[in-house]
Amino acid sequence: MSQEDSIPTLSKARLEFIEAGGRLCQLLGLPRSTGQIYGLLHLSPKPLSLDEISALLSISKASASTGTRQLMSWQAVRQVWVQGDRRDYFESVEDLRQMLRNAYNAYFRPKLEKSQGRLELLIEALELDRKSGEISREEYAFCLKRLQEIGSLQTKMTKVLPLAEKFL
Amino acid sequence: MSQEDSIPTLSKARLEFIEAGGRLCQLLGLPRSTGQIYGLLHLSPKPLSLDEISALLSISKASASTGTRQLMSWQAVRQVWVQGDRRDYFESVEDLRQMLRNAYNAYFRPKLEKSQGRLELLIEALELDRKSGEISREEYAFCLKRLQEIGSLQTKMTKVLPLAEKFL
DNA sequence: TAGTTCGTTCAATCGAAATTGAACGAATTG
DNA sequence: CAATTCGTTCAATTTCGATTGAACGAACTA
Repeated sequence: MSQEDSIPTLSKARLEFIEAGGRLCQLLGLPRSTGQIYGLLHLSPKPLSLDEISALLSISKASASTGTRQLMSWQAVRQVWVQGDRRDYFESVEDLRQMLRNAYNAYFRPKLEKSQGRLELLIEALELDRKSGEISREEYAFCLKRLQEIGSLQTKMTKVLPLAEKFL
Repeated sequence: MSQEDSIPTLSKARLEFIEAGGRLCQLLGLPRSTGQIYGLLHLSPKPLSLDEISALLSISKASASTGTRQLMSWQAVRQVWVQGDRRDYFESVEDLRQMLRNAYNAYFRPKLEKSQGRLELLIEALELDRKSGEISREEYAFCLKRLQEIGSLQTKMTKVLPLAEKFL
């Protein structure tokens, strides 16, 4: 083999879009490579295999594997089977709005709900602190108010966000 | 001085709240210590100085300084001057909703707008790719459609989000 | 069945960002 | 003016998580 690793060609626009996907994911505290994969797939007219992804993005197949699995869990990407080829092929889902909805349901909503639970435990702990005399009556009232404010904000969020989705 | 560093006492509820703040910030890709500072201040009936913050959280004063400055930039925290004391004291702002609004205006909105600009440049790049023959007519149409979908989603977001804020 | 070709997993590596200690300038005090 | 007491900055370190190479099991193939 004369040519070691010929960097596969990718048009200017695609390259920029891939980079944008990477930046977006980083901004959200997610692996850059995951965003790059999504960027690549979203502007790809045909599904791509793990090997193609790792070659086109110059990332390891391990990263491609974990990245695609991540994206699948958000239903941002789906698997496509190609006749007579036992490789997995991936393509991005077309409906971004649905994807946002999924991300919310699978990711944010659980966090919000768990957070609600924690808040209640927190208030119980606060009552214990009060009874044990660790904090004064005034401190207790102060903290309780602040915690309840947070609670009310959270519950409103769980109501408003799903509604906002509808208007996208 | 016999006692080296007596760990200042902090009630159970406060400790948990501090931890929750730290976790939230980490979740958002922000420094944990910043969230801890906010958690501490938000359940503190009286303003705290940098030294108190660093002592109560067992973090360096440098971290306390940068953390509070960060929080000030989001207007999540404000400085309070105490008579006859030249130290800076900090307290959390009470209105969480306003804080969310500020975060959106100072943080997300600029990103969204910049993103819009980039998208237009991207579409121009795509046209260039088309003219240079790097991509076929079909590919061009496919990519253009996908990019336009993203654009329309973005513009809708910039309209819906500020509206959603009102209902919180 | 031995040999490929897949995708996944896992320990090791690497890089970026958080954290820190020390040095510094400014303001204050004696 | 010398000595403190602030807050900030910056280089060095630490920490955390993304990325990778290698090993592996499963599914196919000759």
